[in-house]
Amino acid sequence: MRYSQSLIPTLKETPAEAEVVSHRLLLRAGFIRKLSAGVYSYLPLGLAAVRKVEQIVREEMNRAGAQELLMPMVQPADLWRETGRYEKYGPELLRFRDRHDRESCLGPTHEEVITDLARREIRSYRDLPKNLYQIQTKFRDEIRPRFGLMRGREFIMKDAYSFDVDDTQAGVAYQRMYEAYQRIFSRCGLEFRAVDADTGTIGGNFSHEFMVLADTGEDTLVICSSCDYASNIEKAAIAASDADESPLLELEKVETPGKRKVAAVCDFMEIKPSELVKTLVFLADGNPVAVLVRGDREVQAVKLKNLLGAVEVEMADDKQVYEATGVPTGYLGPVNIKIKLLVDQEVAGMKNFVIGANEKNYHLKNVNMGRDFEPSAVADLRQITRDDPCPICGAGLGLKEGIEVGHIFKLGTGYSQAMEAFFQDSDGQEKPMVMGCYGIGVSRIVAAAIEQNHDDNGMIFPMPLAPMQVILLNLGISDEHITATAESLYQELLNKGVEILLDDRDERPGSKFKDADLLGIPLRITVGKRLTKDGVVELRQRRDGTTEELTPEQVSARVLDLIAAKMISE
RNA sequence: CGGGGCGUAGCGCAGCCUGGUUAGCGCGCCUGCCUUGGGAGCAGGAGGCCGUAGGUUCGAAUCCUACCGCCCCGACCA
Repeated sequence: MRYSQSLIPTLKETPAEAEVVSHRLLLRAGFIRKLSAGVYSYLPLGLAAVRKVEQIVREEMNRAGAQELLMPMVQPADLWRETGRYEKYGPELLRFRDRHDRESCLGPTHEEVITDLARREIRSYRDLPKNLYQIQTKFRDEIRPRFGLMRGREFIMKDAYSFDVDDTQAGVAYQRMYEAYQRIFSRCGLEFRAVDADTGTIGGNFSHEFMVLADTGEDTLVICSSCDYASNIEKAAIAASDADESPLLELEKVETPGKRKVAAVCDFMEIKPSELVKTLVFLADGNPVAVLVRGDREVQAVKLKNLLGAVEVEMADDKQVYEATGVPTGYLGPVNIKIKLLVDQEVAGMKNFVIGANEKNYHLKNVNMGRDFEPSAVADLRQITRDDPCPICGAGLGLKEGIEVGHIFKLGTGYSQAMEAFFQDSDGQEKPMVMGCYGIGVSRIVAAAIEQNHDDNGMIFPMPLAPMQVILLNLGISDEHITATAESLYQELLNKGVEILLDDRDERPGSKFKDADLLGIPLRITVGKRLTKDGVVELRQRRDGTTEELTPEQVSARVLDLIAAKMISE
C-alpha cells in the first residue's frame, strides 16, 4: 500500500470529543471517524486492524469445530415475542416498522434467529452437536455510548451458538469455547483474565467473561493473590463470616437530631461505621425493597437483582423512600418497617448494632435481628472489597479494572423450550436442545489492544493485530538512488507477502517519523541519507526503539524473521 | 433517563459577560520560493447558514425561548 494513495487522515491535535487513549489515538491516526453518537466509519487502516482480529477469531473458531454463517440484521418482532424478549429487552433494542407496517428490530444479538434456524433444520440427535457462529455488525441502542470503539451502538461482534443433546455435552461445548477464547486473546497479544460473571439479560446459568486488563476498563475484577479464583466484582461471592456471640443488650432509642449520614451518626454516637447498619431502599421493577448492610459496605445491585429475579433494580430517591416507608431517608430502620426487608449475611451475624428508628431524628442502639425484627431473607448482598478474603482459599484479594472483550454463557434450554427447538433423541423422546452462546467484541478488541499498547507518540500494535506489519519511509523523494532503493525494497517485501505501507509522500522527514509512530506499525524501515553516505538503511522496532542498520540486501530476510518471531510471542 | 458541560473554517480554540460596520488566532489546505533524518521558513491565497428555529432590538455569534446534536459522570453491555 502506498501512503500517497491511501486515506490515512492523521491529526496533529486531539479532537475534543475523545477522552480515553484508544479513542484519541484511533481518531488521530485516521483509523475511524464518527458518523453519530456511538456509530463510526472504519477507515482503511482501522478496517485492516479489525480484519486481523476477525481472522484470528475465525481460525480459532473453526479449529474448535464451529462453522461460520451469516444471519440477518433486521429481524421480525414476532420472533422476539416467542421468547418474551421483545417486551423484556427494553429500549436498547431498536424497533421500527417497515412499509407494510410489520414490526421489526435491528439485531442486538441472535439467539432467536439461530434457535429458529435450529428448530427448522435440526431434527435428530444425529444432527447434534452443532456450533454456529457469525461475525457481524450488531446494533444496541446503548443509553450512553462512549469511548469510541469501546462502547459503540453499532459494533462488530462474533457470536457463536452451540446446540447439544444434553447438559453434559453442552458442558463439553462450553469448555471447548473457553479454551478457544484463551487462544484467541493470547494470539491477539492481549493481557487478559477469564472471570466468573453475571449472566445478565442473555439469561442462562453459567458464564465467564474475558477481561483485558486496563485502567480504563469499565468493569472491576476481583482476583485472588493465591489460587486461580477470579470474578467480576458484581458476581464475587463473599464467604459467610463468624457470628458475633456477644450477649444481647437492651434496645435503646437515641435522639440524633439532623444526623442522617452514616458518618454524622457515627461521629455523634462515637461509634465506628462497622458498628452501624444502614437501611437502603431499592426499587425492584418498581417495587420497594429495604436492604440492610453494614455502615461501611455497599450493596451490590446485581446480587440483589438476581436474588429478587428482577429485571431492573435501582436505588430509590428520597421522595420514593418517603412514599414507600413514611420515613425520611437517614432514619430508616428494620424495626416495624412497612416494606419487604432483606438482610446482608454479614449483618445477620452482628449483635447490638445501631440503626435508624423509623422516626425522624432518632436512631436505635443495641438492635438485634430475631429479637427486634424478622427479615424476609438473609443473603450475600454486599459488594466485595479488597480487604475480604478469597471465597475459595481465604487468601488476599486484588482489585483490577478490565475491559470485557468476550463473554460465554451456558444457556440451558430456556430458548429452545420457549421456541420449541426440539430434537428426537436416541431413546425416541422429543427433547429441547441444550444451548450455549459465546460472544466476542471484535471492534472492541482493537480499542482494548490500543489501551494496553501505546506510548506518548501513539499506538504500538502487537504484530498479530497490526494493520500493516512494516512501514517503509522514503526520506528522499527527489533523490534517485534513495527512491530507487525504497521502491525496490517495497516490491521485494510485497512479493514476499509482507504487509507494508510505503510512505512515498512528498513530506519532510519529521512528519513521516511522527506519523509512523502514531500509526503504531511494529517495524519501520527508513531509507534516507544514510544510504547515500554509508550504504545502509535503518530497521527500527516501534515497541522498544531497537534500531539496526542493514544493507538493503539484508533487509527482507531480517524483516521476515522479526515478523515470524512476533506473530507468536510478544 | 437523571446530573454536568459544549456547539464559531477540516482540527484545536478566542470573541459572547458589557449587542455595533470587513468574525479572529494556531494547525491543516492551495500557489510560489526555499528547505529535506523527528510535525521547518518566507510571501500570497481559499475556506464560515457563528448547531436549527423563533423572539427582543434600529442592529444579534453576543440577550431570551424552544428544539437538535455532541461529550463527561451514573444504570446497561461484546
